[in-house]
Amino acid sequence: MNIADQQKPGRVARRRQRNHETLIKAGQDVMAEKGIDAATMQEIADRADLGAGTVYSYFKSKDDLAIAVLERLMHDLATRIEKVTDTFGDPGQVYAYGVYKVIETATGDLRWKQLLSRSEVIADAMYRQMGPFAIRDLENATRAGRFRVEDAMLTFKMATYAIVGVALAVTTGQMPDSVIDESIVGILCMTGIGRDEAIELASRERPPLPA
Amino acid sequence: MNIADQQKPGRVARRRQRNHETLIKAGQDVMAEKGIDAATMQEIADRADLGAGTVYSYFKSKDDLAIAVLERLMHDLATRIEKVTDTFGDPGQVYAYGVYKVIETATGDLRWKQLLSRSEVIADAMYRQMGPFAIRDLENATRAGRFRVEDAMLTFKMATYAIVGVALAVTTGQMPDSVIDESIVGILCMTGIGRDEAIELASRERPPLPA
DNA sequence: TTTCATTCTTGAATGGTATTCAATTTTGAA
DNA sequence: TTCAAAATTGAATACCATTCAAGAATGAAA
Repeated sequence: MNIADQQKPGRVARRRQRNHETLIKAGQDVMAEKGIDAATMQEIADRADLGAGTVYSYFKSKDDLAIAVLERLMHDLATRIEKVTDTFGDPGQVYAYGVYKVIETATGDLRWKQLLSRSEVIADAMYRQMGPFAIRDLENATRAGRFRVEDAMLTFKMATYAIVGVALAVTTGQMPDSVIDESIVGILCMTGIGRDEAIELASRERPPLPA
Repeated sequence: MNIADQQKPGRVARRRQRNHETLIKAGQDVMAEKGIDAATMQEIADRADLGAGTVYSYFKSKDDLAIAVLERLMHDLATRIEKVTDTFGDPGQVYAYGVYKVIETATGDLRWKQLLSRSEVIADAMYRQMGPFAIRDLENATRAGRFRVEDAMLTFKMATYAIVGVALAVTTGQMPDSVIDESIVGILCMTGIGRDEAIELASRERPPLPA
């Protein structure tokens, strides 16, 4: 037992933390490469340099791991978006910017493409991870008289599914990239502002996300 | 070979037709009972009184059969809706009624509940089967100055996913039945009419569907 | 340091199911 | 009646997710 290992408050706990992390990373890599269904637990375990059975001491099932992977992805994106919108004044613009960046990422980032099938899994992860922010924004904007949202949870729930639907249509080539802008308008319309205001909101400046 | 069998223009063709039909019915039954994933090809084949291998001479894969089942379901509903809206004057009301009846069926009909997972499969089936009607309605309503839809295909694509999202949230108990009305308003808002008009449209009379 | 109960890891075995395929049956034309 | 083609069959195959008995690793106690 050498000195470096001695930092007692749980070497085990630290290793578990590391393995949990590594597994999510490995899961994301394999699933992004081959799709969630085609990814095998064996390959994910290999990629994480762990025994196949070990994965099950971290995640109850393959679905459970997939959910963790998607929630991580959503959480990271939500955090990056939040960093930018922090500085926005108009609460309506905060929501509009978020919706745009999510669609842009979903359609542009190669790592997302394969994950869009299992759309209810990704939509639910999006709802859980970004909901707290988005629902707050919808309520803020409504209080500010900018939006007219009756039920913010419902509005965002519909938005997540609509976003996934559009992203799937675009990434599968069913619809051209050019529908993205119009889809933002549609999703903004669900907030009860009229179409003209939605168009105006959608055309605001869209600064890039931080790394 | 008895006389009754002689009607030559393809007894085989007729049997194939019948088997195809029977398989879709059996598939629907088993999948509605246990869910698409838990339904086994063996049980579906048994239920249709056919060998397990035979199913593959009618459908390329289990997914293929699931798609056929869902498209049948959507086609039937679309037909029943069309029968009612035939008599409507206002093209906007035609769309509103259709959206309502689809959500009502998706959340109310026991046979649909289990099929809502695999949401991209059901949303796509909905898009393909009901799209021709819905897109026509959206375009009619836009021409009539009732809606302001830029891209009817996109608008309906988003509607299908939003509908599935709401139906899932309601059937899983995540949201109460009472969100249904507000969800119609949101989906109608995507057509570019304002919220007030959407509310008005959503509150129109909704006659029952024919059997 | 040594001991030992506890916790973690492992990968081979299990179980379940979609799909294939060689053999058999049915078909309908000759 | 005969036979090639088409359809049907269900047992065999292949592929994984998941389990689990056996074997480390750990760290507290002696």
